[in-house]
Amino acid sequence: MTASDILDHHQVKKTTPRVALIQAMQEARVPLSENEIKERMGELYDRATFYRSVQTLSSAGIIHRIVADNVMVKYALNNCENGHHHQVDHAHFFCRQCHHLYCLKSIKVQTLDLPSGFVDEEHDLVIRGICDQCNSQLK
Amino acid sequence: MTASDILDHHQVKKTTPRVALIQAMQEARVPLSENEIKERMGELYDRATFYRSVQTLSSAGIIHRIVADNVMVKYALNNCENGHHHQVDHAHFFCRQCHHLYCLKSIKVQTLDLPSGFVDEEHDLVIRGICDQCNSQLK
DNA sequence: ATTCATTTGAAACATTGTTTCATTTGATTG
DNA sequence: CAATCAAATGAAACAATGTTTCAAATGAAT
Ligand SMILES: [Mn+2]
Ligand SMILES: [Mn+2]
Ligand SMILES: [Zn+2]
Ligand SMILES: [Zn+2]
Repeated sequence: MTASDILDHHQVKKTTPRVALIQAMQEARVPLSENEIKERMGELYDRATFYRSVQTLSSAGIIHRIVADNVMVKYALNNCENGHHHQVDHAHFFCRQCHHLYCLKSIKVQTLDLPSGFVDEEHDLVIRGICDQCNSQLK
Repeated sequence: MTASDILDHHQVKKTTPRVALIQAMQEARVPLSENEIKERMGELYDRATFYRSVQTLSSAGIIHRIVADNVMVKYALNNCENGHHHQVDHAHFFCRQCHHLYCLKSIKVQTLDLPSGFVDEEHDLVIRGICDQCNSQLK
């Protein structure tokens, strides 16, 4: 599906920055940080527009946020036909050295039975540390 | 145990800001944000010292960080005799309205079997949304 | 083509976190 | 109890992330 189709399908107004944002994420196939998206968007990137877009696209169910740590959020498409995310049903590993966010599909997030009155809008099971590649380079 | 005893026990140098930080957390009995700690420390608080202290005390195993979301980290004592945390073996709920961080002791974090080469330094299972109290006030 | 609500982009602002470096402090030794 | 000195502190400048405001641009619908 093209970025344009996705916006149509979710009934979200089709604008140049939104199309460019979705395309950047489609080409990457892994969760991207704001900065990684900025590099891919080039002059189509604007900070304020970016934050408004991720808000709009998250609400529409087109993308989701993954809070990698307190100073880095990554963004990924939902239901990406690249075989990436459906929703966030798996854990993520954030490497503090290389800042890559790994999808750990083998670690599933259990069903979360919240006390009544609590509403889950977003959740993450995030593990932070050093990844295998960075570990082997340290030797 | 007094703050002073805890520092001795972990062989961490006893300084005025560190003692004040630990005391603030002991009195609170719930995970606190930097700002909540700042209020409790009064004039003993300094930004740079605070960040260095949480780094030192985390490494020593006296406290731990919980990444509530991308713009809020909460801090809690380990093995607090108040009956609070042992380690982070349970999920947390962060209310986006009132910014309270709830310990969900009923939701245990499963054992995390990482692929070889990956090292877990810190992990969080965090659910973000609206808490029961804020929900009932909205009606 | 015209309309008009929505969206954009620039700028100023707020908050969180880091770095630098001169000064202070607290554990140790005599 | 001094004297010592590595470790820690605090002030300031800096960097990164995220929000708000508002005039100008734009895109969906008529
Ligand atoms: Mn994933
Ligand atoms: Mn807890
Ligand atoms: Zn890595
Ligand atoms: Zn609440």
